[in-house]
Amino acid sequence: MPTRLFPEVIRNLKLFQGVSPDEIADLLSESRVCWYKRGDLLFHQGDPVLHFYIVCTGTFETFKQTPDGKKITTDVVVAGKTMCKTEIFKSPFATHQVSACAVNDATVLEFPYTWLKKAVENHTIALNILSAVSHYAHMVEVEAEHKTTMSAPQQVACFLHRMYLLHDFNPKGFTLPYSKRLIASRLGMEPETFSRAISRLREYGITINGNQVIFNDVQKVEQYVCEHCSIVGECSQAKMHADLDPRKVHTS
Amino acid sequence: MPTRLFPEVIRNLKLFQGVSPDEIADLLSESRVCWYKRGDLLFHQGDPVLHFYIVCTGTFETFKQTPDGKKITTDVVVAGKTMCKTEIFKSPFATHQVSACAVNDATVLEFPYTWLKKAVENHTIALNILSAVSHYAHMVEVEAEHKTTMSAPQQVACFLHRMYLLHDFNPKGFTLPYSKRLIASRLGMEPETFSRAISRLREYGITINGNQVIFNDVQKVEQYVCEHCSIVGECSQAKMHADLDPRKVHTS
DNA sequence: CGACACTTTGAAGACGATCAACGCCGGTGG
DNA sequence: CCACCGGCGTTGATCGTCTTCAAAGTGTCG
Repeated sequence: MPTRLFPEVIRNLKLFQGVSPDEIADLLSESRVCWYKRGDLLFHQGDPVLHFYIVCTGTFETFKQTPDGKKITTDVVVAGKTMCKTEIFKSPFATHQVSACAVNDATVLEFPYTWLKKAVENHTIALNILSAVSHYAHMVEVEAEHKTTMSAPQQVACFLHRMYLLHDFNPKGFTLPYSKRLIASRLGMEPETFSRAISRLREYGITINGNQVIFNDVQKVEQYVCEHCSIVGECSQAKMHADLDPRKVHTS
Repeated sequence: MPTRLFPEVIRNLKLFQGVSPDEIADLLSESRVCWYKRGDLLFHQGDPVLHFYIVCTGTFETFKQTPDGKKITTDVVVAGKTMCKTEIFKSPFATHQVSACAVNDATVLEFPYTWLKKAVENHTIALNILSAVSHYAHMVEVEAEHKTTMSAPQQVACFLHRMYLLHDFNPKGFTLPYSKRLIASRLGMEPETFSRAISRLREYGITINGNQVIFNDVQKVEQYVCEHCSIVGECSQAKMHADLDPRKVHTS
């Protein structure tokens, strides 16, 4: 019975917000909890999509390999986040477009793809899933935008700032939760570029020594980041843009 | 009564697939149809998000302006597609992150944001919306990936190929449905880069003269494009990747 | 201890952005 | 009817940034 194992984790999952304990228990009845060790593959690129996953503890990396053998990290999934939310809706005919690999030892809640139809019958769950997927879509949109508008140092600063908000880190000093290589890959840049980027971040009040990150001046960082960033609900000053005059733009 | 105006368009909307005419009529009762002329703004960046939109005829461009006054096209929305699907779930507290401008004269089905809660109570609609949002998220994911892995000519070829599939164009010659400038902006590149890219596409069996596009050899184009592309359901040979061996990848 | 991956730095190269100039077309107004 | 204007599209030259290749130091794990 999964609820025994992670009662507090599961209760706090965004997906189950506003849902009564009885309903949660019912929704969990079809699920199972699985353990994975660092380096284990949750699924392969090319496998049929059979499950919907919620990461309870640990971290996963989803990646894709290009025909020429290169690896592209598409996402880093931390505890509380879901996987396959964009692929599961094509089941049972879809195949995984990415592979998922445990970065740390991890535990995962797994639901069969058939569970979804049932879950959607609960309107609160339906809205929660929709909210999660749309939030994810929006994040991907913004990051795609960043790739075309921001320099490497700016992207790194933006990523560190979001990491700081997401994990509620202490700005006066926190440890990177995973390797620089993974972050670089996640941001779509080479490790060398990432390395050079962080050495240029001192000008913006960010010091990085090994895995230790210090925001010397959080406000300065936020100013720098938010001028170019607008992930609502993740970027605290996004609302600053609300009163920009949109009429300045040249429409085509 | 909107159903009078576009019965065939509405019946064919993916959002309403599998839903009975009575239910559709009920869902449409809260909606209204609006007309827009070329250049009209549907909403402004910064406005509160109050509606969910389905484009019935015509085309819209969603774009964002950066603090330094540049314009970024985030999406081109053709008939049958929806708008605000990633923003509406934060209503009524969210503001539009983009502006929407009619590229052609257009008609739009508009739903108040409160409609969503009601619509989700219909499980088929809930799954259809989820499917639409997740499909959109996947497309954004893939395009973000392309930005880091493909050259400008490759991206253009991929875009033209998807356009050809989406609009069911004749490969032996079709007309670009909107300006090159808009396509370039949509792909996150400068008009100059786009122009240089299309002149290099002859090597891959694509000829472009003015607004006329010819795929001299569709198979060659698909080979070229699909080696780097995997938008399931839009790229016909995506399944080719299903039997790639994922174990070749170096996991971190 | 040795192998291996990670990280950093340097130097060279490729690619796209930028600036500038020009031809083209559609619309406006005289 | 024509002159003018503005936006579009193309081409050339230059510049900045990221990637690539190479090398060396560091740390970890077996």
